Amino acid sequence: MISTKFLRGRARAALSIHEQQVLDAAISGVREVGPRTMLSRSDDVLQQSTYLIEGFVSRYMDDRGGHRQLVAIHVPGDFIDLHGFALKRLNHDVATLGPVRIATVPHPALTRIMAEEPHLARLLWFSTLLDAAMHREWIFRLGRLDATARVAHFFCELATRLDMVGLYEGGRFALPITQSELAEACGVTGVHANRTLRVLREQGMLVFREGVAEVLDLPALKRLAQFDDSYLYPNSAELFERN
Amino acid sequence: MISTKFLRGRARAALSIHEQQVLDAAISGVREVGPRTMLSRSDDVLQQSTYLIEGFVSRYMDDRGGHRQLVAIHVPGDFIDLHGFALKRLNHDVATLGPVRIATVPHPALTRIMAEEPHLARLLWFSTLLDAAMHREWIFRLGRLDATARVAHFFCELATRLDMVGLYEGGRFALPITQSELAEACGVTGVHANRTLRVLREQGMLVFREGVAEVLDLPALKRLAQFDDSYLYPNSAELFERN
DNA sequence: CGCAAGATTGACATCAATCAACTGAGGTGG
DNA sequence: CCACCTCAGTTGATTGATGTCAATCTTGCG
Repeated sequence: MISTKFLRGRARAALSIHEQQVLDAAISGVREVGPRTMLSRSDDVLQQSTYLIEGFVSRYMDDRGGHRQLVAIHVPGDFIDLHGFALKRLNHDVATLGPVRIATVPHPALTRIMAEEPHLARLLWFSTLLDAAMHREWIFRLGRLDATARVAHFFCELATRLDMVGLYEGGRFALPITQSELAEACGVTGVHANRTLRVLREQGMLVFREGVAEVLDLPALKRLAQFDDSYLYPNSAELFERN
Repeated sequence: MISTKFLRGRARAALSIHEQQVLDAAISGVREVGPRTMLSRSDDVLQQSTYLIEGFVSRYMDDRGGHRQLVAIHVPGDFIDLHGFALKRLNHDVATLGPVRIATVPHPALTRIMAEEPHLARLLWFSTLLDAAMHREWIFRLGRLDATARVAHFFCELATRLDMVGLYEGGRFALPITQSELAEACGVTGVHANRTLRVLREQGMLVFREGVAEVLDLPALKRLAQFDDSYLYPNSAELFERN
């Protein structure tokens, strides 16, 4: 079983044994990819989608001046570019952060699932809609929060998502990104991200050092970030009961 | 035929006559709703989705202080809350801008389409992924563009989308929003949106007055906004050929 | 040992928010 | 029929948050 983390903490229970097998059977191969490696480029034509087994992946867009904006960050259990199945071309780049292990799912296998497994298809659809819900939250974050709250919000989201897949333990989680990349996710400069982290550290909320985040006061962090995890749809399996 | 604008300018041609009929048959009713009316509220449990026949609808989130961030704006031909089919609860509010005409599609009808019309289901999925692609572009807009470019980008997007459904003519289109709402979409204050519109007007790019946008120099506007319409997937019917 | 990349800090510049005043159009009630 | 009110838009003055530029520090590694 490869895709054990898929929808874990969310709607995993809605997957029948058969559906889990179908999903795993759709995987044509598994491979390891090194850190800071591009997986696909804007406008590439995709023939397969990628499921993230282990590690972290970012999706981003560069502006004319070469400045980067992360538009999504992926954690184990995410289908990185399932949306590429219906869109075929994406308008952003995809690259690994740390080293990763990924599984490849050819698009024809997904077409078969659409035809033969409507309930599973709906769960796949759901998982792309989760991405969209996160996108909306990022819009809110960038549009309405100041720098400190943005960074706090970013870490709240990651802590919650990693907790769902069992990668948040003892108030800490690994996240192999630099302060500059954090800045690119939060729409601030690297310098300012640094100052912001200092504020969070001095207030006893969060320490982020060398790719490890240590959450010291999650309630305070959430309050500062106006963070409410419902957009991540924790424990939503009941939405997918068969009737 | 009610849903004639659905995917127009995009993948409309991929819809067979039969699928168009199925889609129309899924509609349980059509109604008119007045301006500034809430259609659904955050956390409501949805039993149906809404297709926008005529008029404009916004989706938004409010922060603790009551300040609003638009996360999407819908034009005729959009399925406003198709994502509500799989998500059931949305974490944002939905409200009309001007007066609208909408069609209601009960979720059981969509479940049937999932089971019986995989190709049509994939087109529905595609349309929710278009929304996600727009979300990503909004993230980019808010994270990397300054106020003037953000407003320019917003109008570029609307001009392109309205053109696809035949509502952009002679360089003008109607958009029943106030300057404050424009500001809420672009992550700036109302006062600053006003100054920004003045800049665009003085530079001969765009005039927005009384709910009508008049695009005077689209190439300049696009350049300023770093706008590339490929994320809106114009003329993509070939992605959905049956094989 | 010396270099490179990331992190940190200070000084200063700039963009946008805030506060406040005023205009004009439309609607309404006396 | 006009006085008044409200709402959207406009402008000016000032403040504040974040960007920019530049120097220094730390650490790991060849």
